Amino acid sequence: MKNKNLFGTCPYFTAQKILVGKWSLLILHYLDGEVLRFKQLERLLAPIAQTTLTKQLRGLEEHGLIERKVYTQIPPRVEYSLTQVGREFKPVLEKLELWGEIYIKYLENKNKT
Amino acid sequence: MKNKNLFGTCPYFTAQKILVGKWSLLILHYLDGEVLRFKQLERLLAPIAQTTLTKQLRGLEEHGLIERKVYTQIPPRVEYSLTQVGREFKPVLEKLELWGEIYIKYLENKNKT
DNA sequence: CGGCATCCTTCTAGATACTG
DNA sequence: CAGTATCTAGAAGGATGCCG
Repeated sequence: MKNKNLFGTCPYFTAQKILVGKWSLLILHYLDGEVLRFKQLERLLAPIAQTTLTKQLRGLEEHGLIERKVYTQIPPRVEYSLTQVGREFKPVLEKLELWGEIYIKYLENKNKT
Repeated sequence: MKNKNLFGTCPYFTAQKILVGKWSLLILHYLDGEVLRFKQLERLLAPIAQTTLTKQLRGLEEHGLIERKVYTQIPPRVEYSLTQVGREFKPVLEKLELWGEIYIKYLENKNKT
C-alpha cells in the first residue's frame, strides 16, 4: 500500500482506502440492521458480478467492517452482517444519502437549462 | 459509464461515482471554506503527482462540486473553490472525519492484541 | 448456494518531459 | 505557475467455467 504514512493517521485518507470499490457504500447500506446471505446481496446489487461481490465482501471483511458467518451445511449458507465499527459508519451513510439526493436534484435542474 | 441507470437515481451509487479517486475527499476537505491555488493544493496533498491532481480537479469540476477560476496573467493564477452543491457535501465530510477517527482507534486497539 | 481459478479489459495513479 | 501529452505498472471490475 502506498502512502502508508497517511493510512491510519489521516481520517479522510483512511476512509478513502476503505471506500474503494464501486459497491462498498451500497453493501454497507444494505447490511445496515440486516443479516443477509450472499445471494440476497447479489440480487440487491444487480447487475454486480459474482466474483466482484466476493472480492468486495472480502475487502470489507479484512478491513473489519463486516462479519462473515459460515454455516457448514448443504446447500451452503453464508451470512453477512456489520461489525461494531461497521455500524458506526451509519451516520456517514445517512449524510451521504441526503447529499446524494441533493445532488440528483442538482443534476435534474442542470439538465433542464 | 456503466450502470447509467443507477447514476442519477440511487444516492449511494451516485455518490460513489463522484468520490472516485484517491484524493477527492481530501480535496473537498481542504477546499472547505477556502479558496486555494493549484500549488497550494499540491503542497497540502503531498506527495500527490501533479498530473493526478489536475485530473482529480477536472473530475470534480465536471461533476459540479468545485469551481475553477483562471486569472490570465504571468505567472498564471488559478483558484479553486467549492460550488453550492460542493458546500452541501460538508456534513458528509464531518461525519466521515468522525468515523475515520473511530476507525483509527479501532486499528490501534486491534494491533495491541 | 456460495464460492474459487483463470483470463481479460478498463481504469487509475503516477513518472517524466515539455509548454505558454 | 499551472498546466498538457505520453507512457507505464498495477489494480479493479467483470465474464466464464468448475467444485463441494
